[in-house]
Amino acid sequence: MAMATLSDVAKEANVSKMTVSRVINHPEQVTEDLRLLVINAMKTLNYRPNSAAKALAQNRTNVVKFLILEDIDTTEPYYMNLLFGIARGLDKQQYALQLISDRDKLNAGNADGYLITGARTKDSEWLDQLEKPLVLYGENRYGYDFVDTDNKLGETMATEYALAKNYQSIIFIGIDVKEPFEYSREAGYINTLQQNGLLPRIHRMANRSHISQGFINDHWAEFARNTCFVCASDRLAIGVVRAILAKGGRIPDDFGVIGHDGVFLDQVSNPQLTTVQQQVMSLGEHLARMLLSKIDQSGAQQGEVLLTPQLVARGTTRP
Amino acid sequence: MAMATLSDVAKEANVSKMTVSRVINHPEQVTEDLRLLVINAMKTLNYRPNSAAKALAQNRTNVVKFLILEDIDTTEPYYMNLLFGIARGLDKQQYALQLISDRDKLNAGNADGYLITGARTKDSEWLDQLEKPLVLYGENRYGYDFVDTDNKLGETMATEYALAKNYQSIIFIGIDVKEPFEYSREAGYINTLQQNGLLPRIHRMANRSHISQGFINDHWAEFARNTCFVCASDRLAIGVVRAILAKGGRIPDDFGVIGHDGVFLDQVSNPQLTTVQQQVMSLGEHLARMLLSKIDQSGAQQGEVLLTPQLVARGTTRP
DNA sequence: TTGTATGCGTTATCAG
DNA sequence: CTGATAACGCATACAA
Repeated sequence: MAMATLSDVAKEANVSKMTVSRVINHPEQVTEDLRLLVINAMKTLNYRPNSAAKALAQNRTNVVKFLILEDIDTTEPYYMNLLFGIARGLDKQQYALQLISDRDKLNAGNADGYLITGARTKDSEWLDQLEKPLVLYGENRYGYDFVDTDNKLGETMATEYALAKNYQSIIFIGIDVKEPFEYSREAGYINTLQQNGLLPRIHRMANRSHISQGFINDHWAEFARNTCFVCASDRLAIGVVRAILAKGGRIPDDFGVIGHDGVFLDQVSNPQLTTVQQQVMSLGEHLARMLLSKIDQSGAQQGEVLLTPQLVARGTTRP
Repeated sequence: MAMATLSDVAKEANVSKMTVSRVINHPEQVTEDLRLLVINAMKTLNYRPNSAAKALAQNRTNVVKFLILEDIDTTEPYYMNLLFGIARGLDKQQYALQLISDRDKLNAGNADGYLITGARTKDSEWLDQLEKPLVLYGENRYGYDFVDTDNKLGETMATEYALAKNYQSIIFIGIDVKEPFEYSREAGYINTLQQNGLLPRIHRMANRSHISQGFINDHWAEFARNTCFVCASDRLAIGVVRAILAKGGRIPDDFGVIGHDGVFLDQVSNPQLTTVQQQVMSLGEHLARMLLSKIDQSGAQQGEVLLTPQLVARGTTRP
């Protein structure tokens, strides 16, 4: 019992293949009665379109490539959710995914477009060479279409929350990369402090928990009680928490810590981390949808989408 | 400048399309000189086979579906590595992936086969209904082809290691599921203890760090010094570590803790976890390859593959 | 060993 | 609005 094809449905409904095809792709060009007839036939035959044939006829592949430019070992756990979001977005149009971690392999095989994450400023050179539509995950200032969390807003929320909880001094622990997402996060922090007549204090370092742990440890004398650390990532935040606890600091009474990312890492830390949570799955869906519509519109510019994050209050800030 | 096709290459090399096709799929049926001629032509034209056309002609889709039956929120971070491994395995034959988290959507769209993870005993009912080849990630005793870590060996290694480090009492903290992977892990522990004339002590609970933390806390009085906890997962192990530290127990001098999984979670814990590390990426590659060869062999049984894990000694056991 | 004809399932084009 | 025909790029079956 091979799969039913367009022709089978056509026979069943006593129409031509084209009518069936139109019912699927251009229903408005078909009269209502024929349309219903065909739909019934499709149901009784349990018709499933053959995506390979469709792809061939339309000069498509029904595949998009997802390129991850970061080191796999350092990839955040939330990528899993991102992937699920992407998968869900692609699903509706029966697109499949190809995961690529090596930019050299990007040109092997065919695809209709690219989703790219971890792109840094320097990557724009070869991004411009790509012949198919692409959408980035993560802010950029080179005009590429992208989807991201509203990083500035997120850190604004975090800083305001720290102020509302009456921490006197708010210190930003950032990641030492010169990339838009970091600038945006810092900007959210800086603006909020300035609006409250406070002076920003920013420390930047590699995004690893033992680094931030060491930093807090080494500079412990500089941090008065009643300080809240607003961190650019959950990793950094976890290290900060550990250092404070090791020094005998009391969380959240004397010290607050707020992370950023809010997927997974915040759950395994102890005490549980107050964090700026991203809607990662939703980000993935937006990514996929943006790319698909860009493909549909033969590469037309799509602009940017910034999703609103959410502050999740847990054990590392005052109740 | 459209993509070069078989015909283009054929013209360039002054042969027929079929010769070109043969050079790709059955090179042994073609004379050496023609073969080289064709290969050159392919290079100069930068020929890339059109996978949609290939798929259509062979009644394939060049897509495999990856079904994750676990709750996404509880998925382990190592899935990311698994996915990369799968992707790498699929890449060589230009297969693409479709991620599915809802078993109902398994039948939407087409695929050449299925990779399934998180399958439990009860799932065998509907697994049998599937018409395409499938390979499971994770042991099972229903005859499905599978790839997994050698769970029994892994826990054997962990238990032997604990003994070698002179912990007197070895306690197993397991997951309360009636599934083969858990039985195998327990078996490795039990056998090793019995061979050393010791009595097994097993506690089973939900696979969450705060559960194991609570358990150790509540039963603290029962655990003498010089005990090593061999845990069925890193999550459980992390909870155990936290509880011990909170009770003032000294790790690794008086208490040892060994986890299982060894991807990511072990890195963020403090102190860093001694753990049974799986070669997750390699597991993924094996999964993909097994499925692809099963597809090639029109569904022939592939058997099972058990990969050897590795014990990584870190801070939660004696040096 | 190589080439020719045909079909895979779908959509675009053009005719009715 | 509907249908016949060709085309997408490749592989199978058969013929030379």
